[in-house]
Amino acid sequence: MSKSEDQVNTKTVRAFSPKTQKRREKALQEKRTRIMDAALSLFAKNGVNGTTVEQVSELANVSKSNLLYYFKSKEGLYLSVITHLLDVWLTPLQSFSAEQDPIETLSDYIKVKLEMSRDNPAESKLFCMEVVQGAPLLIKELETPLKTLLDAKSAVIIEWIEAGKLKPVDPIHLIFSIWAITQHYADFSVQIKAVTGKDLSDPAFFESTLSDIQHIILGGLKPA
Amino acid sequence: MSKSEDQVNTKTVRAFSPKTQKRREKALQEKRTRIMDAALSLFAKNGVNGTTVEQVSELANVSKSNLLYYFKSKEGLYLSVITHLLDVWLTPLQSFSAEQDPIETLSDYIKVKLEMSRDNPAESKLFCMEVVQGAPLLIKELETPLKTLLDAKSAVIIEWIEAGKLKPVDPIHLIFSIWAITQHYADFSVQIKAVTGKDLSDPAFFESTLSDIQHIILGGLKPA
DNA sequence: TTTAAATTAGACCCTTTGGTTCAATTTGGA
DNA sequence: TCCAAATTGAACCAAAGGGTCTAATTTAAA
Repeated sequence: MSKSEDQVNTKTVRAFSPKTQKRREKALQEKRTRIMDAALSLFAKNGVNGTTVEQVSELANVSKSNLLYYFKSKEGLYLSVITHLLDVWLTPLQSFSAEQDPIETLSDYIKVKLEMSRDNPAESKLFCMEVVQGAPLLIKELETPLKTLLDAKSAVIIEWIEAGKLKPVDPIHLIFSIWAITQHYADFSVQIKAVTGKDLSDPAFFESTLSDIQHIILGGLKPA
Repeated sequence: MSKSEDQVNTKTVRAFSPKTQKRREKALQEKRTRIMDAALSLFAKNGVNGTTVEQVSELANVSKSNLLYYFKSKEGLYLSVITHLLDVWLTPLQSFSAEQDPIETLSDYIKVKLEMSRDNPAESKLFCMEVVQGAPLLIKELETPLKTLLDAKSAVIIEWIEAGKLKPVDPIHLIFSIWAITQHYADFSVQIKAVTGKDLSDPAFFESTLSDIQHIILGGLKPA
């Protein structure tokens, strides 16, 4: 809508000792986080349009008034949630790095991503819904920061291939495949549970799923 | 809500010659389809809650009144759409059958699924959103018909493995992986387009994507 | 032409919901 | 104790949207 600062009510606390001010802001930040967490889980479950501000406030244990005191509007709240989400979401790929053994690196990456699906299913689902619906709020982030990151990581994979450490694959499709499969276990957990009776919170199921995925994706990539 | 027939207004045409009646019903059915198509694309793009009955009626080129004459309620419309959707969606797996070469069969299946992602992206997206949100309307269908189907197909894969035609994998995870990746190209098309600049409607991109996916998934499954 | 079904426009109603306003109360540090 | 910030509850407003109803019009088969 208007300027992006408008989405959040950043109350500046004045006339306090630095120590106190710090403590205060921390408390405020915690409450903001609490609200955003509540919003995240409801948005993921019912969609943004299917969630009322009141529901969020109840789940966060604050009054509706108070919520609107922290966030200017529902849209502002959603934007805060989704922006923060993307940060968290892309972090693991960052650490996906240079000159280790490719199979091992990719194995680890799959593991980290699957752990994220297990530990942050709501994040995964909300991200999924946003992108499925055209990512109106994230499109800019996808076109530049994400693309840049992907290009960098692609280059690493290409190096591996050229060094004969990995069979030839298009790096982009490889990364998409890893994302698709690992996120699938969060996003489609209902379907998976309906069919297998289990989900990633079951440790044994997590382990077998992880090793199967690693096997499927990496099995054909080991150099001859 | 109440009985399931209530979701749809099935006008029974009386006192017409059989021929005429047939023609009529066909026309009605076509219109119903037109409305459902419109609903599908809007629901997929904006979510059910983000779509108004009026928008659907406009896209389908009928009046709101007329739409409500065909479908008792928005929920009834959605239920019709989603039910029909599941039928279409699972069809390819049916034909996934017995004693051909596993690699070839799986290759074909991947191709069919990727074609569906290319040709019916809205179906894929709506299915995705419904499942992500807990599949309240589909859960029964997932727990029984889908599970039954999956069990049957798993058995086929197990046979392949036991016959030494395929390396050992958990069939369920294999199938999930295929679904995850192929559907990803429809559901996350915005992200893919943001990164690669292309989508499946580009023939060259389709072909290279297909062969990469086949390579990634099946590369490690060929028996030694 | 007759008749029933199909279709439309539009008024209308009711509920939901995002957001505002405000007065009152609580909280915690100075 | 004093004060500003934090928090709440409640009334309230306006817009949106699902759904009903009705009167009028069109369509097409008999």
